[in-house]
Amino acid sequence: MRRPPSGRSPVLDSGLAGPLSASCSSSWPFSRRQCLDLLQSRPSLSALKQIHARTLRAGVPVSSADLGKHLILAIATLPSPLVAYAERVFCLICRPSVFTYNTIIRLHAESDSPGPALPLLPRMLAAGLWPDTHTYPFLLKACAKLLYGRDGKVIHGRAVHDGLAVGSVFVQNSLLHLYAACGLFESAHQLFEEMPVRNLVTWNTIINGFAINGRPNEALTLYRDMMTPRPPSTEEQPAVQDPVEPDGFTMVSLLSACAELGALVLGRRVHVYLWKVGLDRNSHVGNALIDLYAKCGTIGDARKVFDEMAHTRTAVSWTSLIVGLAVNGFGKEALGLFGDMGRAGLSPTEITFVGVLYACSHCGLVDDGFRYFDRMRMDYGIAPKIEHFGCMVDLLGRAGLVDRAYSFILGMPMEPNAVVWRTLLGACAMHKRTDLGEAAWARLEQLDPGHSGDFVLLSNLYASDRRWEDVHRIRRSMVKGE
DNA sequence: TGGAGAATTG
Repeated sequence: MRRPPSGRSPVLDSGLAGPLSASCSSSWPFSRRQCLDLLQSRPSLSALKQIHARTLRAGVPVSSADLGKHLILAIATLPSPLVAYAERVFCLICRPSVFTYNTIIRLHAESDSPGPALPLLPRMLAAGLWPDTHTYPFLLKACAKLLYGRDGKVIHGRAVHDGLAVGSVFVQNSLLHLYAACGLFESAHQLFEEMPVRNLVTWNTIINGFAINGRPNEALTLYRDMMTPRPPSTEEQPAVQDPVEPDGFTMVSLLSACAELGALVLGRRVHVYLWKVGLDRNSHVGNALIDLYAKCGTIGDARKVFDEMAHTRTAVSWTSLIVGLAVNGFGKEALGLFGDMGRAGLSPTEITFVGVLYACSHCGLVDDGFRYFDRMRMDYGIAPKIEHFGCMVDLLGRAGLVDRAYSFILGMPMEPNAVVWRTLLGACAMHKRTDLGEAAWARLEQLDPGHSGDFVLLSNLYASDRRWEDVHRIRRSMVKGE
């Protein structure tokens, strides 16, 4: 048997090239075609490495564009792709094709650090290769993940120049997602208006993009447009598109926009619609409904939705209702539900504990709060995050234990953020503790100045002390925006 | 050959 042409193989040397599975090992050596077919059969990582090794031993050169292409594609379709492995193979290929470039760009774009995807475009161009309609969605995905709006616009320009932006709904949907993710709503809207073809992905992308980026009103308007057929075609206008039916994703985005606006009447109408089309049985939609009703203060409706979800409840459903009960002042019920959740065999998440601690805080259950705080780590292995520490400060502060809240902050294992100090300032205002209020204010001025609510809290504190000079000083600096 | 969006709870 011949050694691979390049000498060392990372696979052979790492000892991973054990015997292939029974189905493959009997008829070795495979033809080159068979190797490529095996690579296309979605092998597992270990099978893939074995095929790679065998291919090398069969004398297929490492630099073979054909082998490299299929290897990289096989790596890209693994459940958890190894970018470094693909990159090593990519570097060995003599003249990678557009297809191979696209695959390696995709691998980077889908990884946790998509940065290296972008320089591959100039490399392609330098190699005399033209991007195709597959290249742009991958590049734009990388930009969207990195929130690189400006790079995205440059790539948009290139796609237009290449004549690939207008004709491809894939490219346009990718651009739409990028602009929405980067908060470039004007660009998103303009592109959307100019799109000749819109599919369900288009609508979901723009509605969700607006809904989760603080533009719930636009999200609702777009949903209305989605459900309204475009005006009948005139001679100048192209033919009217077939209407697009919303799916569960659309409805979750829509409900979260309603929840953010507190649009209860509209939310109820949406609920009726969901019931009619059967989308209310989608558990994500159910969770969004619980959240909607909880945020609108109609906690009884949230409870009803939760009860009707008997067989589809997830930890999110339980958590949404626990948090909803807690913020609506039903702390005892929230804690009761937490117990039920455990008995139902579902594990709480870190957000569940935010709700639980909030419930304790509202009920003044300081000792229980500390018990839950400890149980988080002890019983569930969840390390408390800064939000949980913030809840504890709130718990102590509301109970009037402002000094304890302050020393709790000083003992935190992480740097307290503005939210934590603001919580303390709120507690000081509630319990008229000007001394500690000033300490919190000093930290807020450094961390996150200019919040009018903070000025109001501090000036109220001074007012309660009849320190009118200080009240005026704070109000003046608030007006000046210092 | 390969493609876009991808859920709710703080």
